[in-house]
Amino acid sequence: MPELPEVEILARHLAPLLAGRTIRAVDVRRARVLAPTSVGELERALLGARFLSLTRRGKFLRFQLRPRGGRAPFGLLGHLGMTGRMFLQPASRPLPKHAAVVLRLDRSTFVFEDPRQFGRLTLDLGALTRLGPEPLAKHFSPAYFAVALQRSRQAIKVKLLDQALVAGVGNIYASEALFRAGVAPRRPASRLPLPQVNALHRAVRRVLAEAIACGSTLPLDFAGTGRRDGHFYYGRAEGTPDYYAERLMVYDRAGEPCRVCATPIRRCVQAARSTFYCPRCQRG
DNA sequence: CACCATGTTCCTTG
DNA sequence: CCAAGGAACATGGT
Repeated sequence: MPELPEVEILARHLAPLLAGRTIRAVDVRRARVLAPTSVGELERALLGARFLSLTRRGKFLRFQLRPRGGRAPFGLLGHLGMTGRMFLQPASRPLPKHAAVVLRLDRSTFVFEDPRQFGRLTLDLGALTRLGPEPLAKHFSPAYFAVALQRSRQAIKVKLLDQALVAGVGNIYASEALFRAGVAPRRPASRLPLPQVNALHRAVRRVLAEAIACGSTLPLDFAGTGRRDGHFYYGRAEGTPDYYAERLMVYDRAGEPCRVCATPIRRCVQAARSTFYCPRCQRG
């Protein structure tokens, strides 16, 4: 379940569980999620290798492993696509229906499941080179943002989804950030006045940081036993309130009253994706 | 049956 | 060169 905050929470959760663990068996059930790596290549690289670290970059998960025999560490790149999940489960538990890659460790099993198979788990790290700056890092400065937006006449909402501009913003947080900044989603990027650019820069960081903070405090079911899903995207741990949905100001709220001015939230389609906005609060 | 879906890439058209 | 639109990937939910 993937936008930057969800991937960040997952990385923080998995990193200490995986560090130092050795891969005893590799079971690829959906070879397409490895592309362009082949099943044989993955098996050769991972068998007997040990997890060193796990970090996030944009919506990607970067695993560092040390191969069997102590040669130089190598990278493994994960992406959750739309429906991917990664978790550890007891070695004895049956695998989920859509398990795509299964790594047997000692006494537990790492599972990458993905019904739609839009996700990836691959030795090809090439996708990372096409990413723009991390939105929560210094490199993502108001000046950088302003210059980048000036060069594009694309609608600002569409531009926010461009991973080469800034890495990790997806369809939900793009709408949320625009609302926080009071910016109309269809305004061309180059037509944003500087104060709006700065407001949007702040809003992107704030929306993402708040989502990470929220995810850090929720009782998440990473083991994947929950009914809807184990993360905090739409789902929640069993028996807990749905804090997450209430945090969203506009996403998936078409027709419902704006939480600020009570005007009905609208939905429009841009680049074949839904955009949600308040026509009164977002006139910039 | 219809339509929608957190992502990315490729292709066509203007 | 740019932007917009659509399709593709494959599956599930409502």
